[in-house]
Amino acid sequence: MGDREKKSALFEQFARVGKALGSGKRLELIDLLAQGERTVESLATAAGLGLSTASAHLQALKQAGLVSTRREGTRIHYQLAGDDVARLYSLMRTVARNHLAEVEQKRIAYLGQGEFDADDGDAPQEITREDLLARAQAGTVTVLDVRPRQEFRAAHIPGALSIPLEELSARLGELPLGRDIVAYCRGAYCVLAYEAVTLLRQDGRPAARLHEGMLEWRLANLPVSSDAA
Amino acid sequence: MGDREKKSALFEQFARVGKALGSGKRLELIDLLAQGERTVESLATAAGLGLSTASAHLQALKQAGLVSTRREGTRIHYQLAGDDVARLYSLMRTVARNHLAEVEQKRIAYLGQGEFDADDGDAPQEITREDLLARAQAGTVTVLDVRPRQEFRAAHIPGALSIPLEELSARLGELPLGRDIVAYCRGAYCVLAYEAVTLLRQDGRPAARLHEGMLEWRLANLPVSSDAA
DNA sequence: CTAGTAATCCATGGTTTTATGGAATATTGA
DNA sequence: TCAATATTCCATAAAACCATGGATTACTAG
Repeated sequence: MGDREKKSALFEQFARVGKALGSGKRLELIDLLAQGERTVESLATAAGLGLSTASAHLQALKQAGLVSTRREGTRIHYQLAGDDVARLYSLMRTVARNHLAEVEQKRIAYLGQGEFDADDGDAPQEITREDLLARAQAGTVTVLDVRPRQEFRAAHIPGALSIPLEELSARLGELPLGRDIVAYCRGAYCVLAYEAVTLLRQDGRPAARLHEGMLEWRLANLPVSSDAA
Repeated sequence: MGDREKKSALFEQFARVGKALGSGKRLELIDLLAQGERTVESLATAAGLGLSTASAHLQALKQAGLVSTRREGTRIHYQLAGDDVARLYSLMRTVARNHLAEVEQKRIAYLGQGEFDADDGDAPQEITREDLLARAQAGTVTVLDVRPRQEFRAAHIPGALSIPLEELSARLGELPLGRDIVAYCRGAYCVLAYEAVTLLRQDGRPAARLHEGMLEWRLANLPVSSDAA
């Protein structure tokens, strides 16, 4: 085998990672896995995929080394193979956003105007990680995690209150009055916190979103708690 | 269009970047472009591709926003769309290496034992960026760039001497005696510096490789010079 | 050891990539 | 305007990928 073929063989290996990242469905799975491990069925449901389809995609990710598995009785839990994978995923989204106009367009279609919302004279819609950390440590803000309970359990901002978005309107009473509320969810392209803030403001609460979400919080090495299983 | 479809549409956009990275040939092109802009023909030759094939791959990269073009007379120069792309490419290789055993295997097949070389009691084969920077600034080492001239011109380590590998054996005399020589080339998986060190040592010169290469040097924000065109 | 659950395997048909070579296009220099 | 050069476009055929549903495997609880 000549040098040229050896080089190609090496680069073909790198490409396995790219191929694995080259499917929207698989990226949705990675997005979920970035919040913590999950079973195949749970992933299939959450991503809106058939079971066989989800299984096949997960195995493609495994072949590419991006996820690993853990068996527990009859269930198999998938998880990201490492923090480097989460970082790669995050950077890939950043690159896409930097260079593809369609990303911004689809983002707005999905999330609404978002960061540059019509501020209507209201308080800002979004606060930075640094601000939130400072205000959380000072105890001057209620941090609200609106992700599904399972994801909260796996990792959350210390001191955060867990109210999954589905339950929020019924549980508004649990939120202390007279304090700003900062809601967060999975990451930069997660819709949950957007909807939570809308709902809270409709109820007259002073609410804002954390910039991005748990994924980026974790990658910034900020403190994280988890409930032991 | 429901929320589910909107989300899929967004993630499908992210996937465009992944798809573009999902081909060994395209990664070889990115690897070359990470050294500086090049024309289609030059890329095709360097990557061992047919002209039409190279052009098609480059356009795929352009569609994914990873490269941009600049026309100069009858030629078109391709270049990476930004430093974030180089960073993504570099991280992707790291992730692949971290999680795919085959990468290490093919790397060794292509480059030789490499970092963990049999040291035969000789001086170490490889030095870090920090060490090189310090020794270069102190002037106690000859820094040797063995990439093609064009790439040297686009960006090189300040003070480095340019001797493309092809010319090295004929130009050994230009290297000052009595000083350590540190050779470098494109990046972590570039073969040129490996071969240069072998050649230099056969000639009895005290030579080592820079850890990784220009790509990683640049991404570490270390100083870079370029020859004005 | 049998029934039931979770996940994977497998065959299928439909879509998308890929390499290639020749035709078409754009630009420059004569 | 014409010829030469660099690149892209296009048609084609081979290969790879994808979703799907039914069969199969792996494990657990009884």
